[in-house]
Amino acid sequence: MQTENMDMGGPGGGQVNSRWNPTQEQISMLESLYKQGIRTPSADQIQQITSRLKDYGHIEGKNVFYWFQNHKARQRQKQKQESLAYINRYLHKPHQPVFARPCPNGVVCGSYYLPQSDLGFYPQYPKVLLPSGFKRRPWSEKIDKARAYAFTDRKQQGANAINSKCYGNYQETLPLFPLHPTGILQGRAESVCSLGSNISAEDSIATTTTPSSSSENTIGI
Amino acid sequence: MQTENMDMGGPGGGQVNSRWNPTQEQISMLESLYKQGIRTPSADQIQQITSRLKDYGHIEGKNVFYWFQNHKARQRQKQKQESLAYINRYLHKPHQPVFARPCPNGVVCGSYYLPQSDLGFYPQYPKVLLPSGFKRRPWSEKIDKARAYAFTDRKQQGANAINSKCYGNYQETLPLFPLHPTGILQGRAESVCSLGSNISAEDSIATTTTPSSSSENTIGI
DNA sequence: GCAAATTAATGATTTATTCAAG
DNA sequence: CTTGAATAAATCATTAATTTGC
Repeated sequence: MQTENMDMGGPGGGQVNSRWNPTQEQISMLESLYKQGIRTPSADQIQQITSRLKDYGHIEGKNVFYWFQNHKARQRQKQKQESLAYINRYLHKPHQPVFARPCPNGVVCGSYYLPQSDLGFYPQYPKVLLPSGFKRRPWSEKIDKARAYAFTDRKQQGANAINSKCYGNYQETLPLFPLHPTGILQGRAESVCSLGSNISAEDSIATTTTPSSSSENTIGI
Repeated sequence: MQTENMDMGGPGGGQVNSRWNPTQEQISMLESLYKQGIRTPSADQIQQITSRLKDYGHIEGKNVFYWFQNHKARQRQKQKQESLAYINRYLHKPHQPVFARPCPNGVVCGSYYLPQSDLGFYPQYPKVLLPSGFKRRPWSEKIDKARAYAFTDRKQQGANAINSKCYGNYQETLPLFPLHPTGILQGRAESVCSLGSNISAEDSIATTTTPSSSSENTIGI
């Protein structure tokens, strides 16, 4: 497609590119993770993902963060449209024996939404998503407040360290991603907790070109 | 107000607090900056502000970021309400010669909005803000793409370093805040460029309690 | 074929809502 | 009830596809 996604990480060249242009591999992997149920990765997760994807081209945490934001949102709106079309098609072709059997469970057919732990695994796709906006998950617990979000940048200084709160609920860090490079899709699992641990601090202090130009503009208070 | 805003930075105590509780001084300063026209501080600005405010109590970049977000939004909605009330009061007192002169330019009268450079100085408050949502500034230039935003956290590793892009346009870092503690309001200025520089890396590596528990969950791709 | 002109995708920001601590 | 925090929705802006005239 395009040449090779020349980035600005190179030593000599000035910063030329503007926005991240993911490689096909990166996209595939991100989609894979998405399919696995990841929607709003935590800060840690973003770090990990970023590290991994760095093997396939330039990428930053904020890119991962944005990707999930956008993908989730656009997936949602796509589905919304589909549902809408479906409904319309249905309404225009009346007299369809609407007798859809009373729904195996007790839930009302249509307009339901799964609690979607959002940070965990999804039961997988569907989830009809009706036209208008409905309430979202009831914020069941306090689940990892230190959300990814936040990513993006930080120019100078690595000074922050958001207390990884985790208000004493659940584990220290949620169990996640039992999947491995083998590509074997495993089904659901409520708390598989695979303590694999193979992050291998890769981008440890890769803060390239920290020009320490911290003295530039001043704030007057 | 409250005891002393006990934070989790202390050596012994575990992380107890939940949300930032700004001191009166911090609030005053933030409001001061807001009055000076700051609305969406850049990453650098947030860093600077944070550093300054740290003298008056615990605070993080994300707190500053959120504060401006919220303050801006709530200021806006407050004004919206006021404008609405104003308009309503007007509509209920009809026969008001609505003949607003045909507008000097060719634009339609009403529903105007100031370009508001947003990252620079504001002409100061008002700016009627009509009830419904209207278009916003035309993104006149490319101004500092690496927006503040982003703040919040980053748990472990200081690995990122957002290339402070600035696509070759303008200066390296935009000239900002020529204001000094004196409080002298100066008018507009397109590029004042006050190279004051007195950040004094304060929170350099204050990343307390980095448990390096980086090995916990793994990502399977 | 190919380069300018359009259009479609999608990365990056900003704004609006919502949740919940105090 | 105020407001810090977090997420979703709406936009903006840039890059890739695709089309069009030559």
